[in-house]
Amino acid sequence: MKQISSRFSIAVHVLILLAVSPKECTGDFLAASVNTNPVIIRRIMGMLKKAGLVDVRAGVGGASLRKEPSQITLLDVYRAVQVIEEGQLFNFHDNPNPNCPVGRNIESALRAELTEAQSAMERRLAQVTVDQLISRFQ
Amino acid sequence: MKQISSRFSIAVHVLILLAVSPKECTGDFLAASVNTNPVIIRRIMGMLKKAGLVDVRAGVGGASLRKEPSQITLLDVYRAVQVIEEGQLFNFHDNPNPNCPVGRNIESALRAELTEAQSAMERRLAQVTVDQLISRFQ
DNA sequence: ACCGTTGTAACCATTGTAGTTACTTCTTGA
DNA sequence: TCAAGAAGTAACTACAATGGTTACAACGGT
Repeated sequence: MKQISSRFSIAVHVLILLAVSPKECTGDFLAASVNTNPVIIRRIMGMLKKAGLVDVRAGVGGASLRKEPSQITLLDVYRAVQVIEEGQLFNFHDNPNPNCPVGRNIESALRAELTEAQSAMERRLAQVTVDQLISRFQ
Repeated sequence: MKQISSRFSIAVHVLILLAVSPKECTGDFLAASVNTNPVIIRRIMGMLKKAGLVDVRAGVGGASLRKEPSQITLLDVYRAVQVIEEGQLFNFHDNPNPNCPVGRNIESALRAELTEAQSAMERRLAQVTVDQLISRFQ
């Protein structure tokens, strides 16, 4: 059973570090905190940057939050690191036999339900902000 | 972005076929309906059998539901095909640096939230039965 | 005993992920 | 201005899950 990429938990970790750290953080510092390779961090930072969550400065180095910790939800992070394409958490077996009446109709009925289930999860992620996570252990 | 295995949607498809089909179905028939290899079906049938959802008879062949379609939820199927270990949808990056105060504390706070999000999805799956899916397109 | 079916083992190709090395590009400060 | 440090990125490896396939053993009615 394949899990959702750890990019997600690493990204949350990094954002919390940026929020609580008094000075700007370099990729190497973040990598040391998370205990992984700096390139992994840079790849994730690139995703967070593209999503508008952080500012990263090349050359001198250092990253900082671009939004208030109270304005960043777990869903924002989840989407930013492309854990899963929108609405595509569940994989369908395509090409059902067109002569099978169940196969012809199951897809839309099941897809609707699974989309609902996925949305339920994402709504929950949208309720939690980085800010709330920080106050949870401070 | 890795998706949840199509075993899940195939299993639902098979259960609906068993529920609506007047006679017992062989693995080859099911495979033809789903349009995949018979071995794939047998593997999934083995999981559904182990979970007590279907009866499968070796030799003469043929499978049948072991519970009423109204008593089988999508969550039962989801668990049966081991899409994901219980409570393990999200993958954590382990071994955070023990000298990092964020790393030391993030895991429990984040893990609690992600477990909640996962539970929200599973509760939604638990609300839908095979029976309901069938009535959706009949 | 035969034949169709299930139950598996073994294998392959593909894909996503995590990690690593190496190199380029950029920015600032000496 | 140029050296140093840091981000950006390409290329590669290793590993695991998945979907599919072939082959064969075990089973059970007719």
